[in-house]
Amino acid sequence: MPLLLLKDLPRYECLLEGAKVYPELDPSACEAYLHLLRAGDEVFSVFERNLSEHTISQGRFGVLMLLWNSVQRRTGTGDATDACRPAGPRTPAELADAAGVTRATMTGLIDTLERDGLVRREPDPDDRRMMSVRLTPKADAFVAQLLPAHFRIMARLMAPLSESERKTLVALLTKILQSASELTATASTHASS
Amino acid sequence: MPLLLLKDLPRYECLLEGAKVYPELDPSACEAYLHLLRAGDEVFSVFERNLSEHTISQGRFGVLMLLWNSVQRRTGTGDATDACRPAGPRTPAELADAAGVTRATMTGLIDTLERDGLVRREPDPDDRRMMSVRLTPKADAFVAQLLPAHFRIMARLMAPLSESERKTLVALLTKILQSASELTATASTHASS
DNA sequence: CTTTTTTAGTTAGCCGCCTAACCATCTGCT
DNA sequence: AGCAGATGGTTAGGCGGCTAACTAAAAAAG
Repeated sequence: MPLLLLKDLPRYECLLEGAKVYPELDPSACEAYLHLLRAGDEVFSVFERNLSEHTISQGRFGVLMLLWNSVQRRTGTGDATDACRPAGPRTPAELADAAGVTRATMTGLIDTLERDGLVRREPDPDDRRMMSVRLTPKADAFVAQLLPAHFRIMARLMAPLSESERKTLVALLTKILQSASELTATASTHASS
Repeated sequence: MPLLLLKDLPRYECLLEGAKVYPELDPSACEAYLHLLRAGDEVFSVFERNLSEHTISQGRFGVLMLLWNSVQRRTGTGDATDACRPAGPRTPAELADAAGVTRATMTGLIDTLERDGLVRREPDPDDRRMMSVRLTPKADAFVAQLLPAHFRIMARLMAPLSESERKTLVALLTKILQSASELTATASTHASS
């Protein structure tokens, strides 16, 4: 989600000035919006940089994580993890849905993952339209080796926030998320009417 | 910044489980991280959907906004807006810098904007390496027509948050932003050593 | 004044995202 | 049984990111 995220966010006075010209401009809303996009992008790029050192992109990493979750569930980690989620995505369609991309995109991601030997496509014996995507042992090792650094970065990023600040942040973001999905819903309703 | 933003964020208990296997996993940090990316992406896509109705992308819109800002500064809006920022970006290099993309990317964006008649490239008379990018009148009208809806969406997105919640959110995001740029800085220091 | 280095912009080629169109297969309705 | 529609996956083509390599011009070094 790059761009539009001006390196230097406008000063609040400028937003106030803008509100005089555009009565629709709500300065505090705009400020929050700009900061949210900017922070999201910055955090995203921190992780992307880390992943790129291991020659993998966020997108492919996301797919590996989804599949890896499925494996965890099936084999069991020895703990009582199993109660957490019902089933893991297996087919390209499920993966696309879980990752929030189109099937066409998922085809491309699986293509490159398969080319790099991290994933295998296997035909479904019951439904010949379907494929089953599996991690290779190479991918297992890869993910297991990558995760600790990933978690360390998260911890360092959030280090300046106390536990209660983190809770507050999550609560505020959840509100925004809700409001965004309502906007999406009404938009699609309008489109269908 | 799409993907990795699993549609359904993991429950907190799952993160606690994960922390047993991976001691590096800080559950509250991970939760905040996931929510931040998720919310940022969702908000981003709300705006992108709106812009796409007017056949323009976030990237191109960002460029228009940067140029439009320059114009505002030069002509003056009649208000005392001028004190806000010193100068506006004009050349592709300045635009790329302000938008946080590479020059190559900016070349592409300007290409399509020029093709759509929203922007003109003019050679700099003093330095023959440089180009000056200007908005066309068509672009002026386009932006002026687009902005109110843009601002309305911001307001609706942030509606569930009170003024003080917005301030809190901005403060928290600023902390994260700072911590992210420190991480970036140390990473590049390591690389250069 | 020539040579080297720096800087502005573009080009070429990869990746991941999209939409739209396309087979193949399965399912449901007569 | 047979056909229409739904569903799973891929392909084709476009866009917007990126890096790396290149050209032209200006600035710096000698």
